[in-house]
Amino acid sequence: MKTYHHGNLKQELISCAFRLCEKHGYETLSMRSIAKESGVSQTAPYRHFDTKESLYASVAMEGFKKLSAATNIDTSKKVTKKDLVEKGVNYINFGLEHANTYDLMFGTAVGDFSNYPELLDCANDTYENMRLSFSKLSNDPEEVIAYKCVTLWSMLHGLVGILRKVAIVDQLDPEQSNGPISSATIIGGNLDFHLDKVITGIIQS
Amino acid sequence: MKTYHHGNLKQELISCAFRLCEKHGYETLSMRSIAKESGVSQTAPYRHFDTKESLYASVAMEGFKKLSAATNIDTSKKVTKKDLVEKGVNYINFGLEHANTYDLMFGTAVGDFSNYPELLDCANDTYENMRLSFSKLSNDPEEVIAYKCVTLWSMLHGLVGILRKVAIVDQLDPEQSNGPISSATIIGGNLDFHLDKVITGIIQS
DNA sequence: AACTATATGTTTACAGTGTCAACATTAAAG
DNA sequence: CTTTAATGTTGACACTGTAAACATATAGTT
Repeated sequence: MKTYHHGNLKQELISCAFRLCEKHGYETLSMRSIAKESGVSQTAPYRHFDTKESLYASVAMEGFKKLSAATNIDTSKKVTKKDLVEKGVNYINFGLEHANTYDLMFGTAVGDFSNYPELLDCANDTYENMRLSFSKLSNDPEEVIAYKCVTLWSMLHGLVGILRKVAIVDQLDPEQSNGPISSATIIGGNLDFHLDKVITGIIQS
Repeated sequence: MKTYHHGNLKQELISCAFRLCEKHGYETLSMRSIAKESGVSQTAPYRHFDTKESLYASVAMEGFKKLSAATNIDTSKKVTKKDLVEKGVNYINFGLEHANTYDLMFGTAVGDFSNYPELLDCANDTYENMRLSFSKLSNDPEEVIAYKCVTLWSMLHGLVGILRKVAIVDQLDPEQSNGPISSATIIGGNLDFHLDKVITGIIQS
């Protein structure tokens, strides 16, 4: 039974766009292709999204929710350094496994988050949890915690970017000095080691 | 005197694209607009660039040259921590002042650098200089140096990204606990302090 | 239950895009 | 001086974001 009104088009468009983005990258997305994939006319999406950017914003939000789910630490319990390392690893893995979505979330596709308050909230959640985690971990004053958060997040964010960009990374493994190794090796094997070192440094700073 | 053959079109296209990119961001660039701006027909650029991506690659290369110029350390002399901090500050400033170009260089506009060997070389130069600097600074074995480079570059790259993305950053300044400060304040005032701390940590790691 | 307003769809249209093919002109090589 | 290769132009195609005009279904009011 085919109804004129779809009933749940907005959600369908978002998850459709999300799927296509994950698979082929957000740059290949088009309003029309998403509409077609969802089985509606090519301008139907404009009843739910003013512009392509606002669709991007919704997809990015989806991404931030998943990122939060993968990285948020339970701050109701005691927080340990191990938690931070573990979630840090999760962060990197998210960035690499959902590379296309990650690009959408942190790239220029959505110009200014403050135009999309819900998206901004989702993005801030990740930071807020990090802040809480650090504050559970030590008695640092607020500004120091902010400093540590920025340092850690920069580190994680930067690592995702660098890991994907340059061949350098094939030399990261300190155990293995002869011949370059692949990023895959790092990711699978030595990432925890690396992050443990980095996070220890940040905590002590 | 207007000649049929431009004589230096390729360079003109690149610098024209560079200018437009700096001002309005690479996403707004079009082959046709660049052609028009350069005063040639709309498909003339295709005699010099197979695809839009390959024009992007040339512009990105221009960016990496400027980045290198701003951040490379003179490794023929003694290298100090101060050098690293200073060049680190320059890196961040480059990322913020040439934000649009930086996006082009490190975003998804050019999919795979290895398709553009010259670009790859330019990008690697930055890393190579960093590597040399660290090796002048200490006697660490090669793998440890690689580790430090990746850590530092990730930090810098990540900081550029985060500084631009989130409001969080307005809390970075550890001197100023009451009320948020603007990223501009950080950039102008406290960035050296921040980087000094971070780089000290990396060197000692 | 009937009438209206609103939300949600479709069709059509426009200007702009990347890029290809066919053709024109000039510079370089023999 | 002739041929060839490099570099330009014109015209075309399929695709894009999105606005306007129109159609239909749903929700709200009487």
